[in-house]
Amino acid sequence: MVQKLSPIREQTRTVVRSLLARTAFELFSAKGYDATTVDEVAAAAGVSRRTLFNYFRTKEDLALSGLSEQGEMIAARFAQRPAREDAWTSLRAAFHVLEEIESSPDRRLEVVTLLFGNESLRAGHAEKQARWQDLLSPLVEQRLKASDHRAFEARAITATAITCLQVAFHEWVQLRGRVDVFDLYDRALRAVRPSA
Amino acid sequence: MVQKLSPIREQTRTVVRSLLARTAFELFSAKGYDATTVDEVAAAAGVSRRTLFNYFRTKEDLALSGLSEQGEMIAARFAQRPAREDAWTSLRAAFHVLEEIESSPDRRLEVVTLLFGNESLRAGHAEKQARWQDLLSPLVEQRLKASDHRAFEARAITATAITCLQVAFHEWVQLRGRVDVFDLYDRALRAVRPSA
DNA sequence: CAATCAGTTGCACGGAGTGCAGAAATGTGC
DNA sequence: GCACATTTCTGCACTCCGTGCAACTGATTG
Repeated sequence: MVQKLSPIREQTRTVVRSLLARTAFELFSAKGYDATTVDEVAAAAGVSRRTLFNYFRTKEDLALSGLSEQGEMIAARFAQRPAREDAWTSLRAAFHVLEEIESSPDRRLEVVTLLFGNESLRAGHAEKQARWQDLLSPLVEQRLKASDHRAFEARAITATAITCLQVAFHEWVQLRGRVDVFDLYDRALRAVRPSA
Repeated sequence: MVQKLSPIREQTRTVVRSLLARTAFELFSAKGYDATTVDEVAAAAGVSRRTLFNYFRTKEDLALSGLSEQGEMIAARFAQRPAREDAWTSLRAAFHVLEEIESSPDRRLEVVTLLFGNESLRAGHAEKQARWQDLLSPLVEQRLKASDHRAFEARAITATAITCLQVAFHEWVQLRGRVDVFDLYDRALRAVRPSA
């Protein structure tokens, strides 16, 4: 039963949600993810522990909720691309929304470093990005030539693109953001698909 | 301080370990992962809860420890391949050890279904397989032509191969094992690298 | 003002995981 | 066979995550 919320309720809800996510990030970033308890986050945000769990299913979600939204934004951007554009090209273009989300590059590096750096978060991080497949591969499927118009092939392509993006970000963190992450992405893809 | 164990100790240790993993799998498979408590596994194996945690770091490890070993076996097999063989070919051949591990195909399907089917396990599952990258990519790196002999490219290739394997297994579970998983793997790779 | 309704809170609970200290088992020298 | 050292097992108490429930708060509406 998903209740239709009044606009005002809905609005405050997203405000509180992002407040919580931001306070959480500050603490995680400062003290480390594992050393930060949910109670601390709740207290810092001036809300009860129980309420926090009303906004986020788990502590992990507190750190990773952003990834789900990013997935949706990427899918939305993909949908806007010209219908006859090559799937790989559209994917690359769609990934570019990531550059527009986090205000400064420094901030972006900080976020990604947290996600990659922490043992407990890595798994969830990888999985959330893997869920991008579910959003993107139906869209990719429509771009395939009729000759290989199959859901399975679309998923393989989508998964590979996402993986190359992950590899690129991984290296980007390693290099402390000193190179353009999309240059890395292109290098990764060229290594995998020399023809392209 | 990693203590050098006497051979006899070491041996009983691995025996107990695999006993625990097997009892755990039976219970997970029968009752579901989430509905099974660590205490139940310990009791069923005739060992105290505390001792179980001496053998496995987490409940998740109880279900996923096999994946780490598989990674090592794949790496070992890769190392045996002829030094001049193409990296993609060696990877495919190395993945084939997976066919040799689980006795029967039915059993294999059962295992993989558990890993893919459970929400709580999917993340860890994906991550453990992603760790295969760390084992394999140094080996892949040596196979690259000097012209693109770079660790980064090796990682991209390794990650892509593993991802295609995951996609193949995912579809394989969907189809309840009715097709050969390596046929799926080949289809996935062809979709990604039409040239090959 | 009273009734309602959503969101917040505290409380009690179960399960995962850990540190510690004592019991039990195992191995060694005599 | 016996005393001793060492490793392993175990129980206990504790923290933290996550959830169900019921009471509370504060707006909205009639």
